[in-house]
Amino acid sequence: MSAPATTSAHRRRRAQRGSGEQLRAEIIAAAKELLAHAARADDVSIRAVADAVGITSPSIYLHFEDKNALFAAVVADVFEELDKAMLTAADGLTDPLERLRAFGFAYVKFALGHAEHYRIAALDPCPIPEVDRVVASGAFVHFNQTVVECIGAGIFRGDDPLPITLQLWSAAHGIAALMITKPFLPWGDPDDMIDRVLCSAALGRAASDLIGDNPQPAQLTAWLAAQRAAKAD
Amino acid sequence: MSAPATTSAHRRRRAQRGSGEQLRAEIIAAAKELLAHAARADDVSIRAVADAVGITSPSIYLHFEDKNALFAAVVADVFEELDKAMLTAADGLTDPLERLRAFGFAYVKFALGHAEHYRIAALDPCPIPEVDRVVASGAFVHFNQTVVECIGAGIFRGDDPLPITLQLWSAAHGIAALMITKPFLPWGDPDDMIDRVLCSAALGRAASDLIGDNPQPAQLTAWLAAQRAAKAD
DNA sequence: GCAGTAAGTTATCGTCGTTAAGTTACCGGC
DNA sequence: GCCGGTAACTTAACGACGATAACTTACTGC
Repeated sequence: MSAPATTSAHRRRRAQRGSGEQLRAEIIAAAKELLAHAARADDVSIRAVADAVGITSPSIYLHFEDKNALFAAVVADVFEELDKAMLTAADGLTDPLERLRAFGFAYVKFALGHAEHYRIAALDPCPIPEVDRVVASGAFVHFNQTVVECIGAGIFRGDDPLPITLQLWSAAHGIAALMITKPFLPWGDPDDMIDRVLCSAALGRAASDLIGDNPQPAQLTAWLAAQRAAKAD
Repeated sequence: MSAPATTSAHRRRRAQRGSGEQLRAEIIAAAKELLAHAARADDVSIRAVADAVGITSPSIYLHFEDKNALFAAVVADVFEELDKAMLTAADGLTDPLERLRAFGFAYVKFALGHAEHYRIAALDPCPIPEVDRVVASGAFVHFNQTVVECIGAGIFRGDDPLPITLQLWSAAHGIAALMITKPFLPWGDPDDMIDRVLCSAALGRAASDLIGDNPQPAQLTAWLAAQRAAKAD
């Protein structure tokens, strides 16, 4: 919040001997702030970040290997925020499906609120296959844990939660990514759309499990017809 | 296919008087080729494209306003291919749901096969809100038309196909984007996963329409329990 | 107070997108 | 047949970028 933005800030006092870590945190904060107001990620340069902090650009490289590493650190920081937001959103909810919906909704809303950060984290090419990082992230863990609960409650079927989690995650990611990248499309009420997508995704998977193992269109059509007939009675 | 890749190609003969358009097409083709083999879009420089064609970099600007315009032209070109691929995939299919599935599957497969092109088109920030371009694109039109057919067949409910199309499109986009950006995740058999996601999305929306207007978790849980009970009999 | 080193800076490299100014070769008109 | 006009390029160069190497400063332990 103390971001001096464009022009060069006050010349900083050299940091204390042991506390190089402090500047590292300041750099991350400045980069995060600049990214939040940037249309695209490459619009924020190493030089601009250094300027905002009040140091020269090569100093960045004392704390980060390169630009990717800096942005990765920012993303890690943002994802901790996301983790908290999701936990808050699902706080007090006990029904597994309610929790799943709360998690998903919080996830998408957070992504929309941190569009440029989310873009770097989830839309830009991954420099290094950091499987562990993704799968160990709070968001993924929360989703997966809740899917396990849903399986326990009989909502989903199967012994492996992972494919289900991936499927639901892709639904959340899809609506988030599309709304971020194509905000001008006729989304109607965004919250309503998000909710529909998420509830539909969960219901789709649950109903799919109900009908059979990955039922095909013909089966779906028949099943839907039967449902409508049953309802008409 | 005649791409000279890295080193400067044969010096081209100057084009005929009236035919500046020919070079334009060659530039697009070269950029498309280079993008196809690039890990990231900025790895393809204006200079590299010029080099591949056998001209100097400023010559590009005689045919395109800037780099964005060039890449936009490439994307437009690729999307025509996508259009054809989708039409081919659904050729001969009459059942609306079968067609929807074929369109969706072709869409995602094409995206995975043209990852870097798809990234530029659908993942990178939109320079200009080109609503019309997107909504008028073949892919969107095909989806929307088939949704109309599905409504006619009673599979979906409602008088406006647009929200349904957007919802289904976001599902296709979600799985495509995630598989492109995080290919190292445990996707299992990709084709199977794609099919599950697409069928689930369609079924989710259909079942959702069946139960009520955007039914909430409590309703869903109750409905699912009733279904399981009915099936057990 | 002095060596050692953490924490920065200055200077510089090569690449990029892009622009300005110059050059070459075709083509219609006389 | 040659000549002005201009389409189609090239050469040269600018400013910004990410990154590296070499230098300087100032704190700390002994």
